[in-house]
Amino acid sequence: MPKKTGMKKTPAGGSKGQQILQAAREIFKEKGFHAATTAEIARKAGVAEGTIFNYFRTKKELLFALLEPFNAEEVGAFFCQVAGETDREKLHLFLENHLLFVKENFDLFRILLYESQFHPELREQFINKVVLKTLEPVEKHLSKGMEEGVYRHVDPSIAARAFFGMLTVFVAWSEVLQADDFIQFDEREVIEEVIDIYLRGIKKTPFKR
Amino acid sequence: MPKKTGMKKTPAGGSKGQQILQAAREIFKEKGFHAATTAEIARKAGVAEGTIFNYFRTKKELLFALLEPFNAEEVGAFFCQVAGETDREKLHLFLENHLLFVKENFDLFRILLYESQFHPELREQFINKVVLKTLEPVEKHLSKGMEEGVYRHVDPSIAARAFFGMLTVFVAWSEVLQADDFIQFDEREVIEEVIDIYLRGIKKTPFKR
Amino acid sequence: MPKKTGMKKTPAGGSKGQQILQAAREIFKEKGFHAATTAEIARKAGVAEGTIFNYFRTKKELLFALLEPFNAEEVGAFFCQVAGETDREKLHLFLENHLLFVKENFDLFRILLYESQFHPELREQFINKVVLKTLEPVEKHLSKGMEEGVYRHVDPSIAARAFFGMLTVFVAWSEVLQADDFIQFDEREVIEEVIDIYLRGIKKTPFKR
Amino acid sequence: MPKKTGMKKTPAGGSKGQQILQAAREIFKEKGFHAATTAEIARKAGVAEGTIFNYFRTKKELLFALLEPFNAEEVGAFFCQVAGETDREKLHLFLENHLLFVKENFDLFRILLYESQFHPELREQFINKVVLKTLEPVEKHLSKGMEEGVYRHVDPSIAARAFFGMLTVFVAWSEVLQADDFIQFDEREVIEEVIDIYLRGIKKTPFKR
DNA sequence: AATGAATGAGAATTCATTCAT
DNA sequence: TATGAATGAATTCTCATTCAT
Repeated sequence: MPKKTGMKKTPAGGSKGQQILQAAREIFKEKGFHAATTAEIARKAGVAEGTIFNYFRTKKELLFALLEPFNAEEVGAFFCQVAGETDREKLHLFLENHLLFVKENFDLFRILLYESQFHPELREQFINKVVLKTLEPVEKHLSKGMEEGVYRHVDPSIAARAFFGMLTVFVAWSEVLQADDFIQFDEREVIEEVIDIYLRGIKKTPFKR
Repeated sequence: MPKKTGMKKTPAGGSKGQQILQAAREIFKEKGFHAATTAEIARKAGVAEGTIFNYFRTKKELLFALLEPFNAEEVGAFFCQVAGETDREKLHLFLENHLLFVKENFDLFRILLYESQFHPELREQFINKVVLKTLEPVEKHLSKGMEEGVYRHVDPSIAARAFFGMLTVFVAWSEVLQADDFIQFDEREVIEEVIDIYLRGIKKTPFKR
Repeated sequence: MPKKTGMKKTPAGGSKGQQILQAAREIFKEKGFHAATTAEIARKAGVAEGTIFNYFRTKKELLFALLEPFNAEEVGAFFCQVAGETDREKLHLFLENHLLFVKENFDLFRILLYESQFHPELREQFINKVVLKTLEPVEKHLSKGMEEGVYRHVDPSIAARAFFGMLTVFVAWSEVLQADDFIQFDEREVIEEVIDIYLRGIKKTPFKR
Repeated sequence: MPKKTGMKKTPAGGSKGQQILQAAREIFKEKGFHAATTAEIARKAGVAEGTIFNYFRTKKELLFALLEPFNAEEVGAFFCQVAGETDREKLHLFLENHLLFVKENFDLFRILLYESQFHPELREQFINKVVLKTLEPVEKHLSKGMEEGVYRHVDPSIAARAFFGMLTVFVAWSEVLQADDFIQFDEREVIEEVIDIYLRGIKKTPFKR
């Protein structure tokens, strides 16, 4: 009786382990980690409750396993595809990619962010695998821009975070606060506005479009 | 440094109800809402477990009661104290107040934000009592600035959110991610940088300090 | 601080003790003994919860006190008022009185009967104070009738119980089963029919009206 | 003496669900529904407390499940087996069956009757599954007897209830009041007497044995 | 006498986890 | 491997009862 084969194998999308992982993600999203029951996850995954524990030692381990997909390379690669010509185009692509990425995984991020409060290992992984990998290309872009004299001299760590913060606040608005019924923002418009403000804010010369 | 900013009365700090509320806040912060047990709250509050339910019908109600201190007026007032001369000074005050306010209540916000996902009433109250009240003065400031021709024409709803997003991201960095051991930011420096970028971003004329 | 003055005194209808007793009876009727809470009884009685325990040591004692009104004499007297001329008239009066008495106190009887299962003292009191006192006059009537040669020779204990059983079943139908929406019986008709059957059943000579 | 009269399957007498049901019945009988604890039921059933809730969602459902054995058909069938020759024999069989049936299930009936006060669904089921099914054959017997000119014209609904009332009162005497130490009745004698009175009471012609 | 805040021993119910099949 | 019945510790909430005022 092989005890927990680990959580990484069973890469095939249809394998039991993947089914469970997928189901867990959905239930976690719906109910939160604590309120999600293994019974419900099993039901959604189409497996017996006991089967979950053949793949994951504990419910907590199941949560951690959800971080696995975020491999350093992938997240990095995702953000390096930005190949715009102008700075504006580049930041545009950063933001669009960021938005896409965050929206795609927001259910997960929310849970992981919340639970990482109680599980330091989770926190560290999340920072390394997701957050830093996201910031990195923008920080590099800014540094390069400053070297080239295009951007004012700012702290790239600060500026990069501020950049993402400007957009993330809108994701939080609709995803966390679900406040779209208060004001609904047009994604395109928000991106334009944010980039406008931001670029004017860091460009060296008086901003001209 | 004003203590208990934005908080209500606490008429008799030692009253049982207040003790319970305070204990709940601490335990919630430590464990999260679900993982916090009424037994532990009672222990910390120094009352019997049953006593909790003399003051709050359910554990959930105890959570909701934590929102009460955030009265619309008070939160509003808090942000209207900004009486700087220049725009820079005004935004400075906004940000400093915001930072103070958020940091003071971050433990609460985190819980309320997370739980509001599962309790719509909570969500709505939080948005109305805290979020909108925070945004309002900045939106007004921006609108006025645009009218007066100081600021470019931007959507104040977007710009105000972007403004707070630029800073909030740093609060999240240290409070949610607890990532100060990765990079530790200097609060003063961050505020300066953020305002610099932001003001240049929205000022009409080429930015001059 | 006078400890429980007992439950008998305070005879005045408006006294605290009586208010409590009355409230208890109503709540017990509504919810049953176990589901009734002292808090609710206190509220209905218009007294503080603690006050109940100045009059009755325990909730159980409060239940027992409800039996007090049924004094041997009263119940006896109630059934001795039957002063009909003919046997038919006499039984008629017995039944009418019985019905009146049972209906008036059914809420109490139901509770006492049920709870007497778990409290032998209650059971004994109930039998002596209510049941036997009710049967007695009919048993006597039957015995006399047999002596006088009007009735066949039957066991008066059995016949008296059978007599009340014939009617009580209808009270149970509407009060316990609340089955009036299945069939609704006319009280007058039932009494007539029951007496008809019963008198024919015990009269010595072939029955003639 | 047929065992489990009117009871359903019990497919595997030892199955956990049946054990629990049986234990519940016993504890309910002993303590009443409210005072019975799931802990005690579990102990008596020889299962863990949680196991109860794998079989019955709530304690209340456990109560309801006790009604299931009383299938309309079976209860009906039970009372249709009366195949006596004379009317006296038939009523005799009715009563004997009734007595057997009631005594066998009295513990249950008492609880169900009491609790049906607070649970309308229970009440309705009890009336339909047990009470009406019990009355029906006697009502039919009476109707037929009237048609055939054997019985006087009486309301069969009333007469049938009165009939069972005459006997049920004795069951109540020993089972509810547990008053056998006051007077102990001989079952055989009671039945004879009751039938005697009843038949004389409804027969058309002056009664002759 | 009257109060009602405080108590804390239970009660029903949930659920992650185990393990025999 | 997969199962799912069984477990029982843990949890929220109730309520009769006490007692200081």
